Amino acid sequence: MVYTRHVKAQRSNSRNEALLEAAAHRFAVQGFRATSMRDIARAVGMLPGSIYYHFPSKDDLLLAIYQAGVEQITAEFEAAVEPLDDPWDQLEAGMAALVLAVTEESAYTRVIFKVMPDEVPKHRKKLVAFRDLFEANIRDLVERLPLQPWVDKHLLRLMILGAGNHAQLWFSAEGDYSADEIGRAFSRYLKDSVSK
Amino acid sequence: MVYTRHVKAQRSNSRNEALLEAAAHRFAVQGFRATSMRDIARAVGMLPGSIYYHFPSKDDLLLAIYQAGVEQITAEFEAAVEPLDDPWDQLEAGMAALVLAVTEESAYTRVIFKVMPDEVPKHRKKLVAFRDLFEANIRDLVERLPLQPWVDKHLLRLMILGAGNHAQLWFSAEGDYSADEIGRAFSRYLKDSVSK
Amino acid sequence: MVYTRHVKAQRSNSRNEALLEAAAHRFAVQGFRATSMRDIARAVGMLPGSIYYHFPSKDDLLLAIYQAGVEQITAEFEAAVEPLDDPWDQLEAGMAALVLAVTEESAYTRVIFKVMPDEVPKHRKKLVAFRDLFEANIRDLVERLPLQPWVDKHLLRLMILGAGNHAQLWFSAEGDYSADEIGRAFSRYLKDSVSK
Amino acid sequence: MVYTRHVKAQRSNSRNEALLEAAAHRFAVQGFRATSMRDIARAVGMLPGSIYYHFPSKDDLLLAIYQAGVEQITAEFEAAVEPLDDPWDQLEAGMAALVLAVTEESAYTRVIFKVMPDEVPKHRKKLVAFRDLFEANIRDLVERLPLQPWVDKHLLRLMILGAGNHAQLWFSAEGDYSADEIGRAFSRYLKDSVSK
DNA sequence: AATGAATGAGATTTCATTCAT
DNA sequence: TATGAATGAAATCTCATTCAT
Repeated sequence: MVYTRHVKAQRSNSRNEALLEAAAHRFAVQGFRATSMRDIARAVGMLPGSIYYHFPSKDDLLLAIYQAGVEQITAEFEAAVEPLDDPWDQLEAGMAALVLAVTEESAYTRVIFKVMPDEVPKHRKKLVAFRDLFEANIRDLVERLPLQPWVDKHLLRLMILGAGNHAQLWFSAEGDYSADEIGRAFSRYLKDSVSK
Repeated sequence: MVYTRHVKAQRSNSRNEALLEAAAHRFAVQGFRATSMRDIARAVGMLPGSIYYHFPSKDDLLLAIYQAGVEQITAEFEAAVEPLDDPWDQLEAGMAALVLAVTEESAYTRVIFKVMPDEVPKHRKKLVAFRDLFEANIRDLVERLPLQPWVDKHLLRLMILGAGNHAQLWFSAEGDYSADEIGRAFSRYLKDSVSK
Repeated sequence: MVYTRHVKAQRSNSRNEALLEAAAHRFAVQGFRATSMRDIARAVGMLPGSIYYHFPSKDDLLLAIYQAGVEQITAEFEAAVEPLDDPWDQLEAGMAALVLAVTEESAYTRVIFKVMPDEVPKHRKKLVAFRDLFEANIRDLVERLPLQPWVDKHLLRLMILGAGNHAQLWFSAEGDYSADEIGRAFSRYLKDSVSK
Repeated sequence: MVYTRHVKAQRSNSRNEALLEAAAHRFAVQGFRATSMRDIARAVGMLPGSIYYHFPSKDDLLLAIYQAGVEQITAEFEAAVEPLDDPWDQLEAGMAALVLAVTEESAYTRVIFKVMPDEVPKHRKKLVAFRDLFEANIRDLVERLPLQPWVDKHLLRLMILGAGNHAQLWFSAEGDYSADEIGRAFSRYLKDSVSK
């Protein structure tokens, strides 16, 4: 599936995906600034200058990746959450989807959690908007939970987000737990404390 | 208080601290790579080359900041936790200290959570060692908690760390909650679920 | 003739040769350290940064020049020596070729005698290997001479090499003698003393 | 023995010698440009700025070393040559002294053969003059030799000089021959060919 | 659609030198 | 005599980007 339908910058479609995939991978692993256009070009077997036929700038590459990432994560989130009825089941599934997103092989989603909008002043606002789009998924999730009156939904959402994002730093495919298990464990560590 | 006593690279003490402070501030705000030696020099009223009288390289500057940060955060942690007897009180105080550390004005501690060891290959191992030193504080905290048998202490520690670190991204001094309140809220969101 | 066929660093061929030629000239005249990339760039009408498209570093530029120089000098040596049968005629021709090499217009060979391997730690071993390759030419020459038993071939070779190399320091195109004459004179100053 | 009597630049005498000795050693080993004032300062246990109390510049340091070197080598030359009557014995002793000078522990003399006047434009003329002073020793030596009419004394002197200087590049204290033996061998390799 | 070549701005770093103390 | 601190110029190198082909 291609998640780049609305990116205006690109011109063709054949190599774009490979380019995005490669760039996303490097950005997710090395970070945005530490990745050079040369790195990306080498990864797809092009020369650096050739990238500019497909994307007008490095910043725009990132923007396209962000967009693709948000579309993907939202789709995954909905697929995991919507079939369920119980809000706590939804939380469990949602956190599992979140941990999966920050750790999964496909790099689009990981970039969103690795590269901060401040690193790309030119697109800062748009990147923040994309992040908000994604975070709305979690906001909705928390909104539906029946919580103790002393629980601040805003803080709870940020705690969930933080715990999930952080997994990108320590998750290992060979570790004791799968991304799914980690997400579900996290939700269980919260549930009884905050549920009404 | 000066937290740089053991850094070998520095030679004197007068401008070193100003240099560390300025560098830490830029690193915490902009990130390591996005901060140039010129930025740091300007912040302390020096020329770029003059920095090298005090620190042999940009990488070593970061190392000194990391060290100072770990010393500071450990001191703060101990000051907050040790006076208390009840493990759950300790958790509450510890999480408050953590959130304080990632958000406080002094930038030494924030740098530890903002700049990842991978960004500085030359010192990666040492930086990781410093981080481990700090994380041991939280490990000890969790170790002392009387937990339900189904709770994995390893995962719980990582959840706490993630939730706390993340605050650096959204905390605002003018927000509804103080760092202290945020840390205590987070600990309450966990306590009843996982305690025996 | 191009003497750079096997240098991996270079990518194309059009400006590379001009670059090598210019760099070799400066290195031969000013020495390696005293020659800046800016000097070289100016000599070929580029900006300093542009050189790095063709060669990854100043050290690698020198390496390529060394290689070209050794290939050239070996070719010249063989062309001068091989047609001859008598070992003493070969010595005469060889010494002439040596003096020519250290004084000739083309700078590739002069660089080998001007820039010592120690000046470029990164490539020291390779540079020494190239020098050895060249010196083998003279070793072979001496090996074939019928010498008095009290003559040490090793010392004789070093004496020849030293006398020849040194010409780079004082040779003048407008002087009384051509490079060829100098080489032949030197061989004559030795012959009767050491020949059997 | 101090060989710096006439250097005007210096102000005192106590640390000057240590400074010259250290600088000469680094210059002889690493070359002039590759040796930093910091290197020299470290070698004598000073800070870089302190050197300027004793010598007004790096260039002047070299000048003083050159002068000391020429005085020393001339003294050694005379001590070796003057007692002898036969010109060929003198040549043998002179070449031995030359090889000794370019290889001996004391670095003053080695610097003269390692650092070329062109490397220090500010003092080029003076450095050349010092070299000439030294080379006059060899000129005199050759002048007294009874030579075949076809031998060019100028060329012969340059050949001797080249063969001798070159030893600095390959001489090893643990090698098969002493400096003395090398010099004498070289003179023997020439004598019978050129003597009348 | 891509390449080869270059640009130009800026990065980190080095280093001879200065100067108040 | 020497130091601590800094300067300022220049060095090597990186890199996003451009552009003719």
